[in-house]
Amino acid sequence: MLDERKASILRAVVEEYIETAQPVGSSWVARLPGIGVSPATIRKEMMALEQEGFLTQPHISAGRVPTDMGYRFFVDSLTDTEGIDAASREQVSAFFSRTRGAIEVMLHGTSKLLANLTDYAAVVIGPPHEDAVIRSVQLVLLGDRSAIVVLVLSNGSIERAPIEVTEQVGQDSIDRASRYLSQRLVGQTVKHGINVEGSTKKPTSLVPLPDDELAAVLCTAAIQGLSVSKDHASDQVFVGGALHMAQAFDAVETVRQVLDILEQQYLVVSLLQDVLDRGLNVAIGHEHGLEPLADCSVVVSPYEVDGEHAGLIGVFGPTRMHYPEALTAVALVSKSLGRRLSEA
Amino acid sequence: MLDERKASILRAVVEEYIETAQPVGSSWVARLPGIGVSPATIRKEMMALEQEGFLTQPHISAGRVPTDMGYRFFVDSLTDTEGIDAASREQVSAFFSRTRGAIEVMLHGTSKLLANLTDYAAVVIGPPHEDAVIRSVQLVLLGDRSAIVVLVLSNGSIERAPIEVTEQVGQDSIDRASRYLSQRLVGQTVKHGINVEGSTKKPTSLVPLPDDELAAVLCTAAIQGLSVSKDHASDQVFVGGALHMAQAFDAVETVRQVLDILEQQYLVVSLLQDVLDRGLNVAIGHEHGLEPLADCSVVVSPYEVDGEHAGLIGVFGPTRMHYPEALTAVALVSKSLGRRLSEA
DNA sequence: ACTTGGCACTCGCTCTTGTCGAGTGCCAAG
DNA sequence: CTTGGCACTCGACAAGAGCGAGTGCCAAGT
Repeated sequence: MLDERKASILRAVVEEYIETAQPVGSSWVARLPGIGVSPATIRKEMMALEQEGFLTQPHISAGRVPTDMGYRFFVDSLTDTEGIDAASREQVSAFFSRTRGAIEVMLHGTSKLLANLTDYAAVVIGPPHEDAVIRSVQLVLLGDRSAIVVLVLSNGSIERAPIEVTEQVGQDSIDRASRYLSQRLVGQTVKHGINVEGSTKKPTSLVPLPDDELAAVLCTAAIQGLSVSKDHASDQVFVGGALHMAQAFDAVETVRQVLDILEQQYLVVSLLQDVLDRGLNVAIGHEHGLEPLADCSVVVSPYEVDGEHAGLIGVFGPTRMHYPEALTAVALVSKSLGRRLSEA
Repeated sequence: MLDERKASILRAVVEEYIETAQPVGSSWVARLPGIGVSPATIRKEMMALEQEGFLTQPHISAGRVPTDMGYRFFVDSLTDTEGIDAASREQVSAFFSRTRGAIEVMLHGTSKLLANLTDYAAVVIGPPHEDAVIRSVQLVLLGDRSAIVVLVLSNGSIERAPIEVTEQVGQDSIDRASRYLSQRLVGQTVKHGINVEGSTKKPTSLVPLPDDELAAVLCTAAIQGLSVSKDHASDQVFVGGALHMAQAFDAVETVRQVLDILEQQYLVVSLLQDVLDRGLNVAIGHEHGLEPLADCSVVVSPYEVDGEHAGLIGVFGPTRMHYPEALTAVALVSKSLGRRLSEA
């Protein structure tokens, strides 16, 4: 489709534009080593590239700027993993060997790490609780009429929901309910244990509800509360370095729009998932379909825990982002994160 | 200090500048009802106000702009709570009657609510875990060598820490350790139960460590892990509507700096606490001492749960923010939040 | 057939200039 | 003490000139 010379020129334009954010002219390309033809020839080729949709001119007497298609060609032609800067590699391994504590804290830290590495905004989406296995259920009395149910999941995260009832509740009812829920839920996945129960009306209650009426109320309230709290996938999304977007764009309005999107976490989740479903790691400009993000590209990668798909990480930057660095950083971090989570 | 006419003029300038962000000239003020003097007189007064430090001129032939001192006078002279817009009041009560779920989710929602009400960035700092009473301690086995310890606190929040040991650990050791920790910690405040233990070397171990050596290791690891995780107060900070800062300022650089600060949550906490310690609810421009936020004002208010100081909420806006609205919104939300948390 | 240097042309950027108007400080008169 | 008048300052805006980068085209060369 593109002969070698056109491809070189296109790559040169993309690289230079990414560096300088200035339209690239024919004479600049001609001066590059390894080109060896005159500006006039470059111009002819550039005209062709423009007609084919890879380049565009902001105005008649300016240099060329890559279109989304131009970036796409560039990204696709990357001879991948050209290694990552040793300092960064060091930073990543230092972070993952240092990080301790709750999984949420780690994921949050990961988003900041990735943001620092790339100088763009980074998103980390944690493993969905859906598929985790319930390891423990516990009801704890808080006040006269309120309690809290706490689920500990196999991936080390925690799900909880407050419970409020109209009658005064005693420790014995709590204990009974707690035992019942343990028997019924421990060992199941969240999806089976909670969500199914919430929607259909308790299909096969293997374990009968306790005959203590108050305990029974507590149990249903607990499951009810948990299934509601599951609807928000948002608590598993961590955005780091959103402020880098303010550096990447100089139009305040663009910054506003991008931050707006990043605050709507469900949008971010579906965007990343959508990109991945289409078999891409990079979505450029309009490719991802969100109009306010037309000047943004997204680099995304899944990560695996114990060999299974667990979650996503991604980077948001301007369309003229540093793709090679971003790609390698995302790849490195996703691998490291998966490894770290697997070993815990 | 300021006679009534000077005060009126100053107030007029502040109000107008807040509305339009344009320097205010003498003739504009003179046209206001209730002033009744000519522009020339206004000018004289303005000169005086400038010499006294309440106003300043961006350049010689422009109108006047309030200084931090000018805003300060304006804020102090507010005849407080001039009522809040009914729609907003409705929005607040709707939110607090609707909101359910974990306290963190509520606080996060509160920050978004406050951001929406004011159109500025809002911060909600949750009740510190330090003073909460431990209601339950539980160890849950996750893998062969890993477990997690979960604390349920009296305010409904949860503290957790992962535990890793070198030897394989069985359910019985976990149970023993769990029982031990329950006996020792339940009923104490986090501060006493965890932090003291962490620093000094277990002063009066009322309950002897279990003789099961592995269980003993688990216990110390658990307390150790918990005391580390306590160091980050940051998980109790919720920032909402940061994107409003991008609308409030038109210099990208300023936006960047402000977002930068807002991402450093410990800075935000100490800033708000500091303002409150000085007995203020509003810190204007340089008053709060953070140079990058020189163009920002902060409105802050504590909220009380069951009559006790529990946490802080605050609003970050430009120095020319709408103080009356922000003050009433913050007051309303802090009261509502306190009430909502008290009843749970 | 492809490449190349030359050339006229376009158009954005920057600097200068001039005009306009808002707002000031000062002053003398009321 | 207030007021209207007045000269002055200075930023904002528009128009115009010059510059330079970069283009498209073309005729000549290999």
